[in-house]
Amino acid sequence: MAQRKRQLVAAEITEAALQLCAVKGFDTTTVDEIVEAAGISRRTFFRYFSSKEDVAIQLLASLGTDMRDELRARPAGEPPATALRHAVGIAIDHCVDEPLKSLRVVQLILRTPVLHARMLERQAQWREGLTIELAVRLGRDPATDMFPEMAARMALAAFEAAMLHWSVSDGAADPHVLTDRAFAMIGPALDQAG
Amino acid sequence: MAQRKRQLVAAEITEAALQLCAVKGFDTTTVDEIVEAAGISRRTFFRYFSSKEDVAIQLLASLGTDMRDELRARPAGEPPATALRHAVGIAIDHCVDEPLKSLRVVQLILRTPVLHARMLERQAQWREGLTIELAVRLGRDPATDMFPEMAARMALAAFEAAMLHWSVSDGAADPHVLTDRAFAMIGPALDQAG
DNA sequence: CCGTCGATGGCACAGGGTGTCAATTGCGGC
DNA sequence: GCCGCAATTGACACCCTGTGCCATCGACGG
Repeated sequence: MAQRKRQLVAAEITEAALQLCAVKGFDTTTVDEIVEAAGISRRTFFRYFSSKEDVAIQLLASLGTDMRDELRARPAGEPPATALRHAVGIAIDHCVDEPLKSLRVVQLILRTPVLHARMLERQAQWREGLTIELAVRLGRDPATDMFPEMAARMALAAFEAAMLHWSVSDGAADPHVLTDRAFAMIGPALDQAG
Repeated sequence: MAQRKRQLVAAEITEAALQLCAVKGFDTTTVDEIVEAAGISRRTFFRYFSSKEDVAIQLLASLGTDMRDELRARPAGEPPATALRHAVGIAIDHCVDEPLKSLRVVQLILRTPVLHARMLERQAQWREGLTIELAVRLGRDPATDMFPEMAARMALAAFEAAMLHWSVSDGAADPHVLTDRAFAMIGPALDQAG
């Protein structure tokens, strides 16, 4: 019950923030403007989000664990390229399910350097998760064997490339098609034994 | 003459900042502490560096253009994997030439999230440069053909992986050997026609 | 000796983020 | 209905980053 209210307030803050950022841009939008639009106090804002950037970044919060969980759920015998394609597909599905919301956030992040930086930092955490999961699947030691890490890096590179092209196409391109095209380029490296 | 003095002052600020960050960590080191150690005023600090993070990031400033220039200088007929390996090698050379300074900076950046994020953002700019250069070499259009972009992403992924492992090895591992190992993983994807 | 120009320092201010404390709200027990 | 308890909120003070503005100082040429 308290949890529900908390999510509701967070959603209101997020909506107000995205609305303002879409009009004024992220950097010129102040926290004071956001809290006024959301009808809360400045102090409360920072109880819901650890920083102004956090409002945008939080929207991608579950993607990392979702991708990792999907990778873990894939059949054990599946080749890395296929398993990683499905894992990344989970994140892509979010864009397909809610294209308007997703596109708005992705474009805001990609055209705001500080948000882009934070997203890349978060992606590095996703990579760690995928690396470990992949190492377990393949029975390799990620400390001495670079293949799980490099495979995770390549998969996320494909993901990011697909997101970028989807963003510049203004949502016109099919995210899954873009992802397939990107994965076609890294496939030969993922299927090798390493 | 004014240029020389400027570089000298910048070097002093950098040295003071790195010294303090090594002891106290980046986040808990304030600009006031740095300027006091460097013997300058707070205002002057921000005339030399646009932000506190800039002191650390600026040390990687030339890597992007250096890699791009090296890629441009490689023979036209050279396969992408070889050309990119040499381009990244330019950056690696800096680590080999001055291992103590480089390792200190790399470790500081990698263990400070906000600096890591800024470096990744800067890496994205390097990628754009490499992508364009690669597209020219291969006679492909990067807007419709993802291969140049994906190749640049993979090369930088290998670079980052090598830097990471070099950092955790505390400089014990040979950066070029690590880079070779990482490039061995992406080679099959770079040598294909796309 | 004087005027100019660039570098510097000091100051005030906006904005992000945090600690602290009082007021409010909501809820269960009596 | 009333009381006490806990959680949430709001308000204030504060630190830190970053910027605009202006006074100052020093070098250099006229």
